[in-house]
Amino acid sequence: MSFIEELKWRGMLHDITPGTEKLLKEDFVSAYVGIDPTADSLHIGHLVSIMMLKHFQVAGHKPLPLIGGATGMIGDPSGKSQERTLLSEEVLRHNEKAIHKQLIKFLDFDSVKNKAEIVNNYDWMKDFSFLQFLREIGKKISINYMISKDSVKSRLETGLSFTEFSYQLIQAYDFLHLYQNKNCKLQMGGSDQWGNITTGIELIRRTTGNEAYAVTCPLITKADGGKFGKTEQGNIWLDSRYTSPYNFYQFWLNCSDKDVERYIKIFTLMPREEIENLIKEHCKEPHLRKLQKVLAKDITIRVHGEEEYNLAVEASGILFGKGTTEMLLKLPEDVLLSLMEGVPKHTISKSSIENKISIIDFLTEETGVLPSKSEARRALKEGSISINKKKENESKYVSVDDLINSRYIIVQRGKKKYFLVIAE
RNA sequence: GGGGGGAUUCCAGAGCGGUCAAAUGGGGCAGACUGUAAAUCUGUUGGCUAAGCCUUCGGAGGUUCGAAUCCUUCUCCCCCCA
Repeated sequence: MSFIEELKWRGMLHDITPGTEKLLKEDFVSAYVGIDPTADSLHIGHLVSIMMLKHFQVAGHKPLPLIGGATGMIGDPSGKSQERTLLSEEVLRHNEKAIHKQLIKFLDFDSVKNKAEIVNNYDWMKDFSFLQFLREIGKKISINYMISKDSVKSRLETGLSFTEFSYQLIQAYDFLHLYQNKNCKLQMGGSDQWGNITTGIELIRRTTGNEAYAVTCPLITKADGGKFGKTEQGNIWLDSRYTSPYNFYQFWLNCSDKDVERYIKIFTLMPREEIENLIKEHCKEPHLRKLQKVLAKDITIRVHGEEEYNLAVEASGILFGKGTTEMLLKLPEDVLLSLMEGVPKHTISKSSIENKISIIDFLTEETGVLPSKSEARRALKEGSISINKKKENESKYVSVDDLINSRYIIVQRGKKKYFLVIAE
């Protein structure tokens, strides 16, 4: 199966320039995807374009992940309704390093024939003077052309700084630079990058007279219309400091049936036949949630490793399975703590519960698990509060007898929301 | 510049002197069902020392026993005419 066919059946092809398929068939090609270092970790949204590069490499071509050390200093207006604040150079350099480390996990950097190579546009932009840039590059692209791009057009009403306006030209130059220095003829990215990519193609055409190509993938959506990759707590990051492996695993496990079929095609490398069989099985026995489990396993192992995956599964079993108070009481402290990783923690002084206190005070004043006493009363009336896995009502008093390992109390609001209260 | 309409609790949007912590819908949260899914149904959705009290209906004043509702003024938004 060709690279393009692969993308097609996986639902990863949104737009493609004419002739791309022919080029890939006849030549050994390099392609790049740009990632701006706006944070010191990638999130799962980035994973889509990384998977494009991965498939590209599997198809025998050479992937060039580009870290936007320069473009990150400018800010891409694509898909943004507002001007953004600039990151300091120090932060950017730090972010670049972190992202570099993460990228290494996903692509093959050792292959003799087509090893991946990370490039950073800061390397070629940092010594390119403003005047030189205007004379060499700016002269080739007209304002009219740049303004006609959606990313710019949509911002003309609300305002757009010259800085962000310039972004597409810098990205276009990246493409030209890679074309000339790395023989890179293809740029890939999310569909929101189409405008920027075609500006690059135009620049290459005007500079060299040659053709360059683009492939974009659709924006990943959720069936319920929400933003992909976001939870109440924010983005799902690849870095375990920001999203614990447990939460990462849970995110995939919680995908709805509608979404999971699309996601497993995008985020795993599993072959078509295997995925189609899985989907069939899933339809037969949806309650087993096989697809979600396979997807969560595959991607958690690739991002965090097998050991972290096993811990996440184990934790899920205890928290969502038929876990009882007795089970919790038996857990060693370190297991309990790793289980509670990524769960909001609240501290309380041990002395405050030496005498019994009402559960309402415990939930609000003492720990801040719930924001007001009204809400606490309501929750208790609804039967949504559990202490150490046991449902409680308003008549409950909390005391040192409730402490697990004489230090912890596990509070649940509803089925899924956990809080760990630590008595000190 | 002239004329008109509007600002209500997370959002949309009723209310137009007491029965208003404010209809209804959406969203949120929870319960039931289930599969940690979806759909559906139910409850709930300002705070507190809770059959009571306090703070809320763009801001500031005023009328009144009593104001989200009436008056004055300010701020902001929308529409129409020039």
